[in-house]
Amino acid sequence: MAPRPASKTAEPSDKVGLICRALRRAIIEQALAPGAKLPEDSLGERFGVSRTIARHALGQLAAEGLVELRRNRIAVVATPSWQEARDAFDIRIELERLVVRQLAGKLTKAQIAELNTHVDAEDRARDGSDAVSIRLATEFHILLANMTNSPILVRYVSEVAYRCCLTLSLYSRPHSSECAINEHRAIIAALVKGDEAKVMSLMHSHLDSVASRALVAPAPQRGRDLLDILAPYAEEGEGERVVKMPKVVRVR
Amino acid sequence: MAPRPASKTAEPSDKVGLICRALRRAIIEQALAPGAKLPEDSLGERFGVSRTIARHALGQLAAEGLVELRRNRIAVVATPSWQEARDAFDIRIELERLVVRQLAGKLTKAQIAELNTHVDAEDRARDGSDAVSIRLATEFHILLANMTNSPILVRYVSEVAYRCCLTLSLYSRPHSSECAINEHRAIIAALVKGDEAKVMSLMHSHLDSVASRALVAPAPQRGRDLLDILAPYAEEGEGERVVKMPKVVRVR
DNA sequence: TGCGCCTCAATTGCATGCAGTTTGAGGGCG
DNA sequence: CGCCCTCAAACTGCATGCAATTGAGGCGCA
Repeated sequence: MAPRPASKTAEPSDKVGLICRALRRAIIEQALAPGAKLPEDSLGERFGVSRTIARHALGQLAAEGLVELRRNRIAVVATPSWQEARDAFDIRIELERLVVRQLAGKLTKAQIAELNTHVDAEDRARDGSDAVSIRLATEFHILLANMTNSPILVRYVSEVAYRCCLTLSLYSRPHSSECAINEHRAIIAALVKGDEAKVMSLMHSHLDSVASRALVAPAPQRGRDLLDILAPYAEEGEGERVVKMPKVVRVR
Repeated sequence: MAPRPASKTAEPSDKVGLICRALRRAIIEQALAPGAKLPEDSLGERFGVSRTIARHALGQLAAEGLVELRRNRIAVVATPSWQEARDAFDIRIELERLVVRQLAGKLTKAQIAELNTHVDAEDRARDGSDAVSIRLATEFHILLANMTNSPILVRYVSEVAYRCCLTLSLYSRPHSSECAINEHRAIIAALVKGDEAKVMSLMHSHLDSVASRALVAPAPQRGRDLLDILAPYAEEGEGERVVKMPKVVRVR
């Protein structure tokens, strides 16, 4: 059985699927930052399809939460709030505990090899760009989910992992992936050993540490509302609230 | 005003959203059985929109796993395998444990009243059709999820609950909902009391019992004409009155 | 009668066109 | 000098048209 994701339900056509995959990748590698605009025409032109198809792809990505669609407005890469990021990680923890619970002691030799190969790749990518490290780290988790042979679980884990990726690019500082890689190795070891409780707790703490490293504080960042950013400054001024800002300076 | 779910990302347009909601409802009330065909034209005519919109709606539902889309083939209501049903319930259990964990002891008076009102409605519907009971039971869980104020959790719980509904119509015998209603009341009580562990275990066993009741022989469903089935669902909103009754859609 | 090929209506895949809405840039006015 | 108003360009919402694919019934042939 080739480990074909081949989500039976997700991508109706190949062209739409192609665009979805490309955009997903661009988003999780932060080539497209949260808030980036995604006009249908430009997408269509870039991928050599009509607006109809680009539109459909955006619809799918919106259903996954990677893109925000508002009526009559240009689609943008989603900008999850800090709270949403926290929620996503909470959900992710539960889902991935389920993954490793199902997998503990049940991996084939081939699967173990595949996992090790992947972590090796993560290792090699450590000197490369952060974007690639983050993508590989995420793909490790998706690889695990795939091994459960549960399409539903695969879909949810993938989605929520992508969303978490998104939040990393918003709220995280430069990624130090060493520990993550070691934790991945530890998880593989525990899976092979078949220690269900151990691997679930490993996965829990792994994700928890990633989350807490990433979501330390609602960092003032590009994409946040200007008025929020200025709130602390406004308090100091003579009690008068900021009545009106002259033309909002568009951040990018 | 009304506490509308208003999923920010899911339904790009209102027309698409309308069709999605109508079809979702038709599916979980088993007016559309698994395997029922959903040709774009027929949907478009029934709802007074073009194929483009119907197509988009089908795409969304496919992303939710309620509909199966295969290239160049008529879309059909999803027919989850028994294993997929089991997986869906496993995921659902974890997600809903998360819901009640977040909610335990944190419900406002208004929310408690809302839950009680809903369960009362379930009670009253006990004599009505099974379809309505099942829908109400599902909506109880979605109502709970909504109270977490976590859009992501709401979306996942809703999706997976709908999927479970689907499987019930495939593998379950006539629903005896009394116990479910009592279990709902017990969950509310534990939530109010704030006993986190208790409510999590209650939710677990509640869903587990629903799931294990769903291990019966598959029920062969005879299909009616799609346009007739959808007639009552098309009324919501200002749908065009399309009087034309085109060819009969034969449902397998 | 039974089996396989062939044809055609039904249906999807996709592009394009038109109408309505939003954006944002420039000019006039206080 | 800054604010508001206006208007055009940009963009989305949606319908329609044409080509490609499917699969189901009909026909011929053994």
